[in-house]
Formats: sequence, C-alpha cells, structure tokens
Amino acid sequence: MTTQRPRSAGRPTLDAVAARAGVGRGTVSRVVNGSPQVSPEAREAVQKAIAELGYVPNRAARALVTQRTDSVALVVSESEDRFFGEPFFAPIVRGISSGLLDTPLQLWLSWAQSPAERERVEHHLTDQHVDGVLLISLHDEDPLPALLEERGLPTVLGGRSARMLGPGARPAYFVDVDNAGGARQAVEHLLSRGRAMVGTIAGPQDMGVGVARLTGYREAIAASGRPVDEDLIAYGDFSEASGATAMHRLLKERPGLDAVFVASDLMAAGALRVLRDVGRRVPEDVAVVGFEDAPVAQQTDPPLTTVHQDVEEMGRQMALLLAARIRGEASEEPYVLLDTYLVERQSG
Amino acid sequence: MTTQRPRSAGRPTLDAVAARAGVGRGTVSRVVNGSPQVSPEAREAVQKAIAELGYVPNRAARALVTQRTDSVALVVSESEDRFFGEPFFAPIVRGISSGLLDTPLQLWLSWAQSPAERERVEHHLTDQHVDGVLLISLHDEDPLPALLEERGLPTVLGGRSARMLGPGARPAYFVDVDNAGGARQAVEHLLSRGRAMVGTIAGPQDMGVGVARLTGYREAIAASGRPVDEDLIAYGDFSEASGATAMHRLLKERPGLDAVFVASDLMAAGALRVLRDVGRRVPEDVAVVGFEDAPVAQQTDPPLTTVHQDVEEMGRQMALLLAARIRGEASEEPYVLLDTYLVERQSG
DNA sequence: TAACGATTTGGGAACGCTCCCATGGATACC
DNA sequence: GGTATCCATGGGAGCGTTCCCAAATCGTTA
Repeated sequence: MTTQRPRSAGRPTLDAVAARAGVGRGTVSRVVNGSPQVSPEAREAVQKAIAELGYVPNRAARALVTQRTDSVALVVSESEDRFFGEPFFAPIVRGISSGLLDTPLQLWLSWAQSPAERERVEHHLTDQHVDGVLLISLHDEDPLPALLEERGLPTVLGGRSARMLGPGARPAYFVDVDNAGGARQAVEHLLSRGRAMVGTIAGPQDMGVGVARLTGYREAIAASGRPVDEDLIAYGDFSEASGATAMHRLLKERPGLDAVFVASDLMAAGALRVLRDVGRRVPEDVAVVGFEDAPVAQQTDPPLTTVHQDVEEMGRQMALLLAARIRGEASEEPYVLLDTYLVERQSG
Repeated sequence: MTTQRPRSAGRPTLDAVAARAGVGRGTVSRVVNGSPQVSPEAREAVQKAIAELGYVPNRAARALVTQRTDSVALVVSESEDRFFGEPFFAPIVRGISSGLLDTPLQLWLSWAQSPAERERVEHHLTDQHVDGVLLISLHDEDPLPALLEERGLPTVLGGRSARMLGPGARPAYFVDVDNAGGARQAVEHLLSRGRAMVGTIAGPQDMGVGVARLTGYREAIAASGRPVDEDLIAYGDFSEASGATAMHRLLKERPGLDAVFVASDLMAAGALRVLRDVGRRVPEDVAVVGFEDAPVAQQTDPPLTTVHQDVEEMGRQMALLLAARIRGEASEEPYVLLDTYLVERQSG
C-alpha cells in the first residue's frame, strides 16, 4: 500500500486526458493549443475527456518549456492613496486593459512602495513570473527599469523620468505625452492673446513631466524674443495647495504679471483660488492655463483653459508596445509620443 | 556545429551555479532556500557564484515541483471607474497589502469585468498561476467563488453576497462587516433619542450589504415593538443621486417621518441635500444616520452621524485568512465578522 | 498492385527545479 | 582502535508540459 503525495487537489494531467480519450499526449496538446493537425474524431474525443475530467493545463509546466506565462505586470511606484487619489491612474489602467484585449496577455497590477514590497516585486518580476512589465509613475532615481532590462525582461515605461529627457539619455521603450510641446502651445496661446508678462508654476524638477513642461515654457518665451525671467517661475509639487503657495509667491515677486501657465490642473485650481482671494479677475487681469484636462478643469471657477493629454490612449499605446516586444516584433521607434491640444475654456 | 535554442536571454540555471561553485545541485538549492544543512564554505562559494552569474531561480520550474507560486490574486468584479471612484477600494487594498506583509505572498490585482476579461482571469486563476484568490465587490449571481472552490483553489471573499446571508447558505471563507448589527445600532440610536417615525433608505437588494443593512433596520424596529411600515422603506443604489430620489419618495409617502437610517454615506449626502432643499432642518426636524464613515461623512452639512466600518481591517483579515488557508492551517471559524460602532456627529 | 506523398499520431527528450536517498567523512563514544 | 552517529553532499527521479521526429495511416497516382 503506497501513500500518494496528494497532487494538488488531484488535478487531472494531460496524461490523464490522453488515457481517457485513448490518444497520445501529443494529440491532447495539439487540441488544447488549437493546432489544425488533428482529425475531427480525435479532437472530439479529447474535448470530451477534457470536459469530463475538468482538465486545465498547468501553467507552470507550460511556462517551463515555452518560456512564456502570458501575463504582464503593471507596477506602480506609488502609495495606494495617491494611486486612488490622482486622476491619472484610472484612465491609464483603462487604456492598458483595452490595449491588451486582443492579446493573450493577462494584466496583473502591483504596488512597489515600501522597500519590502519592492524587493518582493522585483523577485517576482525577474523570475519569469511575467513576460513583460509596464512601469508607471516612475520616480527619478528608480533603478527598476535598468534592472529589468538587464535581466532581459521587456519593459515599457509610462512617462519618462527626468534623466531620460536630455541628450545622451539611456534608451528605453516608453510612451509619453509631448509635455514640452503642450507647454509651448499653452504659452504661445497666452502670448498670442497679447499677454505681456507670462509666468509659470512648474512641477517638481525631479520628475520628467515637471522638467519637460518647464522646458516648453522656456522655449516658447525664448522663441518670442523675450528673456526668460527666473522670478516668473515658481515651483509646486502638483498638489492644489502647492499651486496656491506658488501663486502667492509669483504675485509677490512680479505683481505686474498678466498670465500664468500652470503645469497641472490641480495646481491651477489652487492658483485660481488665490487669484480670486486677492481680487484679481480671471481672465481679465490674469489669464490661467493648466495642463492635463483632468475632470477638475471643468469644475473650477472659471472653467480652466488647459492642455489636453489623452491618458487612456497612453495606456493603450503602452500595452501595444509591450505586446509587440513580447511577440518579438521590432519596431523602428522604441517609443510613442502623444500629441496634446489646447482646450479653451474661460480662464485664459 | 549545433545550434542552441537561445534559452531565455541566456539566463543562468541552478546547474550553472553549481558548476561554477564546484558543488552539486542539491547544495545550491539548499543555499537558495535557506536550509541550515550547508557548510559555511559551500554556502559562501554558492553565494559568490550566484552573484557573479546573476542567478534568479526560475519560478515556473519551482512551482512545477512545489505546487506553489507564492502569489495571490485580488480580483475585482467592478469597472475601473467604480474601482477608482468608490471610497471602499483604497483602504481595502491597503489592508490586504499590510496583511500580506510578513508572508512570502505577492499580491496581484486584476479586473474581471467584460466577459472576455472574465474568461481570461478565470483561466489564469485555475491553472495554478496563483496560490489563492481574494474576491471583492462580488455581485450576487457570480459563479466565480463556486468555480474556484471546486478547482481546489483557496478563496476568501470580502463581503458576503445576498444568498450567503440566509440560513442554508453555501459555506465559504469570508470577511465581512456586521452590517445587520451596525444597522441595528443606528436605528436603536435614533429610537433611543425619541424619534417616532424612523424610515430607511436601503441599498440594492441583490447585494449582501444591501440586504443585511435592511435586515438590521427591520430587526431594530421590530424589537421596539412597532410594526415595520413598508412605506418607510425606500431603495437606492448607493449613489448620491439615488439617495436624493429615495428621500423625495419617503417624504411624499410619510411626511411625518422624523428620522432616516441611510444604508450608505453617499446616499445620506443626497438625502441631506434634499432635506435642506425642502426646508427640513437636520437634525431638529429629521435626524439622519448613515453607514460607512467614508470621508464624505465629515464634509456634509451638517456632518453625518454614521456607522463606522473598518475597511482596512477587513482587508487585513482577508489576507490573514487566505495566508492561513494556503499554509494549510485550519481555523475553527471560516470567517471573520468585524464589529462596527456609531460615530456621532451632528446629523442625528 | 505498388509506390508515393500528405496527414495524423505516439512518445522520447527536455525545460529547471525540489525532494529524497545513498554515500562518505568527521566526530563521538566505549 | 573499532564501531556507531551525525551531518554535509551529490545526483537520480519526477513535476506536467511542449517540441520534434519517426512511425503509421490514408488517399492518390502510375
């Protein structure tokens, strides 16, 4: 009397199916994988056996030989609270899901915040648990992208980190919004409306978006033939409160300013609040243009003129790019840059 | 000259490490898995070889023999928009993460909304890709829990579906808030303050929470010796707008009512808005008590008295329960029921 | 009728790991 | 000094698939 190790809940194997259907392993495998090289009778017998036994292929065994798992990870380097709070994440997840829809790839999302979590995630990414990785909300000095590429794991970044922007940047697959171009558009719009002293509330300079949008501002000002006045630049961290603080600073340094380009809608909302508090009319006295076209842009008073970015499309493109890399299709361009356009509302 | 199949990016195997360290496979495996049965010299040689080669164990190979993947799935049967919009999900994810912190288990989140997504998720759950599953936001007729248990996959539900509430309910592992008890508390509170005609705005009756909170209301009214007046019961779908509509209906049917227990804070916010619009003072004319203690409860006018539920704790308990099941530890109680308490603010 | 090509089929080998058992050397005990 | 005990060690077997090649079967043609 031998004691059997209880194979996981006695799950039927491919061998069991083959035995029951009276065929060989190869034939069962062919049926399961949809190969056309199977006679109708054999196919039917196998399908019957599969149904009767409730057979489901073991992914570990399959992955061991195919080197594929048919799943990809979306890793968010952000706290749960910011993840749920910021308007950026819902549409990007939606876009990624839709981009993956007609691939065999299953999306798994995970957070990598605390050092313990990060280490665990890293392990699960590098040990062939997934076929590819999407990274969003990267902070500047994050070593994860380099590590993953080194391990040969296809990776696509959503948005560039600051050091990917300059010349000589390490190459990487990414999808990003044309932040500099959008910012330029916004500032050119203000200038074309006759605004004479255009300031900006920039984002944090250790993040790619922050740097790029400020660059666009500088470029547009320079292109108009004016010198860039550093006192017309204030910095925030994308939050409403920081936008308010920065607006105060700007008004103090340059009371004569008549327009502001703000690097995020949330900061713009803060700026609008301050302008109202100090009695400046928008857009008559000071015009305000934001960036993002987040839902909040429609609820400010007055509604915010802002640069629209298509976050959902960004997610979709990330998914497509990753799926192509996993399939081994080389694309000439390793990145996608999405256009932006100005949405004119009442603030400027 | 033989052509080698390009093993996944030439990743080093355990054999390669063994060869380099000059030891056998068994020894490498022991080092990797932290077995104490290894001499210091051997351990050091192996660790050196691992570092030099950049070896990472192949999870598929390991899973094939151990039948474990050290990862669990959190499956959300909800659209991305509701997931990001409802205040319930952020704290439950936070709780689950924290509960998993001192286990080896990696959390992967996925959505199962469209039929295509559902099928893909089902496959990835049943084919041994994960060791266990957490399900939240289950709709009533969802076949997923039954399917998973049938396949022998440890599953823990967050919240019960309606048909798990009555007697004769199919047994399952779950963590839930004592919804009926909380509702009873709320209604008893209103009655104890001398309210004479207490109505309720109930949630959808195809969801466990909806049913349970209404049951609590009925029990509390019955316990006070009054008959339950069906015209004092209106139904909503947990949204702000539906709360407003239901409040209108209640006022029309029973103009004399002087208190309402509302099954969610969001609906309560809608009810408060209507009461203000029609000129009823809260709490003087009509007392209002909500359920959830969501952030919105502190921002209503007046601030909402409500039943507090600890969603983060719920997540943590789900994680602990699942981890115990995966370890094979049998718990006497297959479920956890969390207490609630009343938070008295100004509305009732 | 024989020979040939096309199609279907079975099963060995391999994927990279863990488990387990037999081996050997060192240590302890009488 | 001989034997029993202990522990580190190497490596075979096996996990459940896919891949591939050789064999079997079928239909077609000369």
